[in-house]
Amino acid sequence: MKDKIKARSVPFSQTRSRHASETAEDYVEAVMEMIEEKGECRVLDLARYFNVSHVTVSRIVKRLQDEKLLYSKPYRPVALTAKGFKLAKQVKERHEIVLAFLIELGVDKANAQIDSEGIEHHVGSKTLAAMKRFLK
Amino acid sequence: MKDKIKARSVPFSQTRSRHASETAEDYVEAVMEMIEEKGECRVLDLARYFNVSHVTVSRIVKRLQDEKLLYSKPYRPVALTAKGFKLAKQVKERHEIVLAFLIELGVDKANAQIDSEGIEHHVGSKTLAAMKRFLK
DNA sequence: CATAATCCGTAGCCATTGCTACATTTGGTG
DNA sequence: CACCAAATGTAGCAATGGCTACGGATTATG
Ligand SMILES: [Mn+2]
Ligand SMILES: [Mn+2]
Ligand SMILES: [Mn+2]
Ligand SMILES: [Mn+2]
Repeated sequence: MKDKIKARSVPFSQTRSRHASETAEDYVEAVMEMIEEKGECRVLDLARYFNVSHVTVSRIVKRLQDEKLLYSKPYRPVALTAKGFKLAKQVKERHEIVLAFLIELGVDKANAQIDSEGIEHHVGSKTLAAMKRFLK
Repeated sequence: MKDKIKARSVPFSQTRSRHASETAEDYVEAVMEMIEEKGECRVLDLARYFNVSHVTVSRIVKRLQDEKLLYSKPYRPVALTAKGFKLAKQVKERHEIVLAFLIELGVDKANAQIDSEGIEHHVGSKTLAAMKRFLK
């Protein structure tokens, strides 16, 4: 009885934990993408990208700096640390697989882009491997 | 230029919006399930189910009552409104499809249960339809 | 039916992520 | 170089969802 409930609580705990990493994952991915595309990444670029105010971005950048994922000086562009770059590459690869998977499954591109943005953070290594197999 | 960034901000806005509904969805599903299984749903049942304190549950139940999804009197079991029941059935069906889909894809049951608990909330109607097609 | 165990509510704390309003810095232009 | 516009930071508010500590209500048990 109690084991049943305990076992069922694992998915929820895991989901909360994944949501806690989600902001960091989306931010490092966005920073990497912007630096690739336009050479630098400003706070306002991120604000427009995520459709939030620059204040929200500014605070989150500060926190991710404390977590050693990003660095920047006041009024300066945002850059990735080695740790942030490593995470960004992993996250981007996972995201691309999830997106390609949804499209291969028959979802139109626009909806695949929307859904993959949320789904990516809940895809564990086993599910990711299954998606890769499906793509081959 | 700006349209490109604007277009990319849509998935993030949608993901935030889906996260805002996630608690309500998981709660009505849990309440329905518990009433089916043991006749009633208590605050402490939900606390054990989600692996959070009874205080967290209590506050969320109050909010979902304001949203007309649940009802309960102090120190009494929690029940679903008609609106809550309708939502619960939809959410449960979607969750079951996502879970079955992952298993069919080759993910082991334990990981499918974990990942589907998060993925379910990011599956739009188009992706859900694609999963249904895959299952047939 | 009295008492203890269990359940639940309230107070109050923290972290996160949204926001507006205002201050400051930076960089381009006259 | 002085000034203005744009970018960024800061102050402070709200909602949400975690928590512990404590107190009141309900239920079980002897
Ligand atoms: Mn994402
Ligand atoms: Mn999510
Ligand atoms: Mn669910
Ligand atoms: Mn869920």
